[in-house]
Amino acid sequence: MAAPHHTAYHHGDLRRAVLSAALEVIASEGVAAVSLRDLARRARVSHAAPAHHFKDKAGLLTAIAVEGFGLLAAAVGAVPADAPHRLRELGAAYVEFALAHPAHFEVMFQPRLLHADAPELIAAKERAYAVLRTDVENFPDARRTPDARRAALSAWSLAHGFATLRLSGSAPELDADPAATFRSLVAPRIP
Amino acid sequence: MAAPHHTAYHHGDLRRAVLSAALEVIASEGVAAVSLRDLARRARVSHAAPAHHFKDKAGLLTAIAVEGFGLLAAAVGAVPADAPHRLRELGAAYVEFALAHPAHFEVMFQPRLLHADAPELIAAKERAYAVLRTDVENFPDARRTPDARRAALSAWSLAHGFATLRLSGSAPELDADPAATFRSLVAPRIP
DNA sequence: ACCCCATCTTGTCAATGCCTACTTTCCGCC
DNA sequence: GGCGGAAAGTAGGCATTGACAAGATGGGGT
Repeated sequence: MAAPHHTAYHHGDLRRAVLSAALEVIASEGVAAVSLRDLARRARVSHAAPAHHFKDKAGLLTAIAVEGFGLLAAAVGAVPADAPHRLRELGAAYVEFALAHPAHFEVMFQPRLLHADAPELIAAKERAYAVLRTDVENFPDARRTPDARRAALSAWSLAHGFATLRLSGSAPELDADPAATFRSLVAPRIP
Repeated sequence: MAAPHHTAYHHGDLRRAVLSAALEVIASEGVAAVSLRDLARRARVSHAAPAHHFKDKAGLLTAIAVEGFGLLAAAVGAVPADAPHRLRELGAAYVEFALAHPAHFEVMFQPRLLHADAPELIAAKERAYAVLRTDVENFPDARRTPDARRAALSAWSLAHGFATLRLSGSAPELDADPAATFRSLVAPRIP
């Protein structure tokens, strides 16, 4: 069942098991419902075992956030560099990521639950933002737009806000595909 | 100090005191750091006293959310009905509210921490959204825009996302006034 | 063969949320 | 005016939790 050395005493891949269980709990009941002891019970392991893989409860959530930023980097990285509406497609990918991985997303933007100064977290965040950052700097028509950073922040805010509102159940479901809804939000000018 | 009947035994306005203390804690350390017993200590009251005003921990947070939606309704209600860029100004008011009342805002959009089916909460939410709703229905140039709901959702997403990113410390501080930054985000077309 | 050390267990402690039972104070009502 | 109930607050207890310390287990490298 697990890669390295599974015995009655050693679980084999407890780290992954705890992470997966945590993601299930977060997705169905929210971060607040996460309990290290409960996760240990789900993995059929003693109550202190998880602490050996993630120091802390914050450590566990930090690991999830790191994984999340990795997934996000992969998602935005998959958008073709020469896509017609690049920034718009990046936003769509962002929204799709958030709705596909709600548990990761929920944790990623709550720094107060995390070890916000953990090097792996900062690195993972940086890797994810690097795509967007270089995109902004090498902006195709940076001259036409007064400030490329504002266009990027605008797209990010729109994608982030839409995803957040959808996940909290606040925004209505206009289309079958949320990413399609997002794309339709970019076009209209707000009076 | 308090309105009704303050004695050594009766606090006077424990409800308000607990709410205020909770808002301080949330603003500085986040919802996760809220403890009913700690709030009781801050109000110099026995540990079970708060429960008489708010049933639950979720009840306390629900009360905060209700208050928050009330403040939001007031904020968006203050935007003049004939403002030039109405929807844009509503968004600016939304952003200003979120940054002025971060603790309320943090709780309002986390339904899983609340008694989401509490009538007062639903009513308060409805009152706040009523402004925007009627705004969308009586849209000035509803004919020019393919779908007024999309423009509204777009503005809401942009405002909500920008506020959220700012509050989580993710978005950079481009201008001195966040509302000004927001207004500048509405204008640029995303390529 | 042996030792090191990552992994997991057991036991403990303070803090918390919630419950029940009890006390004190207030307010309306006769 | 006082009386009775409801509101407001107190006291104690219980199960759960996060964190910590100390010990048990077993595999891998030398």
